[in-house]
Amino acid sequence: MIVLTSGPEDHMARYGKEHKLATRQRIIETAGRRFKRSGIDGSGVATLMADAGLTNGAFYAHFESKEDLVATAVSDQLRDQREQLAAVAPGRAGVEQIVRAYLSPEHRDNPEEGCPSAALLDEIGRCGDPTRQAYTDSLLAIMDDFAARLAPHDPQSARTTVLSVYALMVGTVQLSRALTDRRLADDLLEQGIRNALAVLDGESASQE
Amino acid sequence: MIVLTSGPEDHMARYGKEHKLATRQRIIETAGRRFKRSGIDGSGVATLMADAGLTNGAFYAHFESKEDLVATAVSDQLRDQREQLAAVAPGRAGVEQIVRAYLSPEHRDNPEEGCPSAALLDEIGRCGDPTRQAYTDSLLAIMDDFAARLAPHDPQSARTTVLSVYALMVGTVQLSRALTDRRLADDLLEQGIRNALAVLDGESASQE
DNA sequence: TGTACATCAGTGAACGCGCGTTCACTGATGTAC
DNA sequence: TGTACATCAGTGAACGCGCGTTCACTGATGTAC
Repeated sequence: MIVLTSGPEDHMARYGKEHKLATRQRIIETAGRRFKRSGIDGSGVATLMADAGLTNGAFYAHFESKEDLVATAVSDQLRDQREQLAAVAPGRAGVEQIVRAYLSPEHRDNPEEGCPSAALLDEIGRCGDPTRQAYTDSLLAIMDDFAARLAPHDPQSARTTVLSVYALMVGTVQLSRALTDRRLADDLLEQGIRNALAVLDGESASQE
Repeated sequence: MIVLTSGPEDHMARYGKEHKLATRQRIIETAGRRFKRSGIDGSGVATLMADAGLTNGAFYAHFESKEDLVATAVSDQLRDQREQLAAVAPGRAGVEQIVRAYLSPEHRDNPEEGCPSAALLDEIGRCGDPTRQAYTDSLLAIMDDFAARLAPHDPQSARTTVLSVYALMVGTVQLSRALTDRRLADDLLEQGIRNALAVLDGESASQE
């Protein structure tokens, strides 16, 4: 048995559940980044494991299949995004800050560090039910947080609005990434900010 | 030499430029559908050729590389979409019809027949410059048509607005495809219609 | 008109390579006495 | 404390298969005489 009362980081043993879970988490995180950079179909198991400093053989000690990792990594990415959101100031100022950060050139130009939906949404739409279910669950957790931020008295009714603004932002970043005309891509992000805020302000006004 | 004065479809010869161009066009069209169904990375050359009733070996008599076909097929898909748009009635009624068709459950549930951006935009964003350039050129032709429809007196100024509404619609269809909750996915489409029309009506109002 | 030849769209096998997945094995760690 | 054994995370080679690409060849068509 592993003694759980002692500090878990005292010495990182190569053997034991703690170590294996840490390795698993490392694979999930590096895979999340790799998927966002190269796409899901564009990322092979050997590469994913090499990213985590391991060899392909160890993969199936951690995951049932590649699709299992995909679903797990996508959930993990969205959980991360949710935590980042929680750190932003409440109220309209916070909402605007979130929208501006999402629709920034920095986000567009660094898909690896960015939103998994912006990088992968059409591929996720082609995934099997378990992956799409994991995506849906994790995304709705974020959306409900955001709705509570926007409409504290009736977050349930704001859910669809918030989801539609998310879709707007995802499509805008994707299109801004695909265009070769930099000026136009920048203008598009700016217009996206105006559109997103207009929809959100319309919703919060209807709550008064 | 081929006699061009005679009807080109009198008898479809297996030999001659007409025949080869027809074959090329057939490959481009079936590939467009396959890409939208299975993704770009998810569609192999042998499959793409089999879809067109050919074997893999003939591929390189028609295209320089797979990426060459990708760029060509994406352009072809957008040209198709542009032609369909041209058939819609002018004025606000036409605009609303386009938005409602794009954000319909039918479009969401049939990616193979639908918009290439909704099916492939994040993958296109990961493609090389030539493909992204082809995408940008073909898309802007559509956007400029749409801007002329929306703001006949100053289409140039409406370009960014139109592009931002396109991005909004693309993201909304993608998200509606990814969600496993059908009710929510439908609500999202409805809300997308309201958002798109609000942005477009704002733009055309500013033109008065 | 009939025959010999040239053209070339398409075939099908092969290239080296990476895919997702499996598995016998290694060797560092923890446990038992 | 020292030694023998059990555990198991990770290795690395291999499985069959499909990838993108190349190329010698086939055979239907068109041309020349």
